[in-house]
Amino acid sequence: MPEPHHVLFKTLADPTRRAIFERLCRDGDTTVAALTARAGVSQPAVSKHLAILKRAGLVRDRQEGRQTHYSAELDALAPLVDWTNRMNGFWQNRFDDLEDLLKRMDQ
Amino acid sequence: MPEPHHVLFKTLADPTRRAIFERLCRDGDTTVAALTARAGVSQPAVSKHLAILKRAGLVRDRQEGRQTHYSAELDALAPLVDWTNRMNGFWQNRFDDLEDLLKRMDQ
DNA sequence: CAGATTAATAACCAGAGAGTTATCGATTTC
DNA sequence: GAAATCGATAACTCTCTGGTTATTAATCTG
Repeated sequence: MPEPHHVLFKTLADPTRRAIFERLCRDGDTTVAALTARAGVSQPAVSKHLAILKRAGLVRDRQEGRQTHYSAELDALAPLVDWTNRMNGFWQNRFDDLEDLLKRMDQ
Repeated sequence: MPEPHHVLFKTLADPTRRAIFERLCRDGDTTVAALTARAGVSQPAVSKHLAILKRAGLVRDRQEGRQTHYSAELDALAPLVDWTNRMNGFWQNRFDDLEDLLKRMDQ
């Protein structure tokens, strides 16, 4: 039931959370403190977003002394790409279908 | 401020709404009644979802007598594809960066 | 024209979730 | 060892949104 792309849509729908992920994609390995500095929200808020990103498989964390480094797990986006491709595939199939073509002509 | 991909993530994050969009991609032009039949929610709920999909540019509507036909606007997904590509691009760039390579080696 | 059907809107409700402050455990530093 | 720093968790609040039922406008049908 929980299709792989669903958790991605849910997780990336929040702008703050998506911004954190984008930053990790751009800059790579980054500490929570560094992320908080530019997130525009409190540190606990950032930690919560990171936990959600982690559960979605979008980020990895790595402990180093008292600080936690996070980095993007880019492969995790695959189901999203697959989904958009599938939508495009449906579209293509419908063009091959003569029945549908006729349905479209009389609109 | 409202980046083009943001509205897409927001709109497609809801499973019911995404299911409606998927159905329109698969089956093409469909009436509200037909969509409601399989949506698992009430007709007003479906209408609201369709309104949101429409504002996001993901669907078109067409009046025919007393029924409204909706169809998917597939090009609207482009900003989503662009975004994932951009994330992948960042990833590639970081591999070209020697500084980052070193940073990754000592983890 | 009366009754039925279609879909949008209004008004409302309940749950989710993103934010906050406060706190705590675990480190590092002095 | 005391003080400071880092980040996760707890507890709470407030808003946003997806759902509902009721209603209405518009169209079709008998």
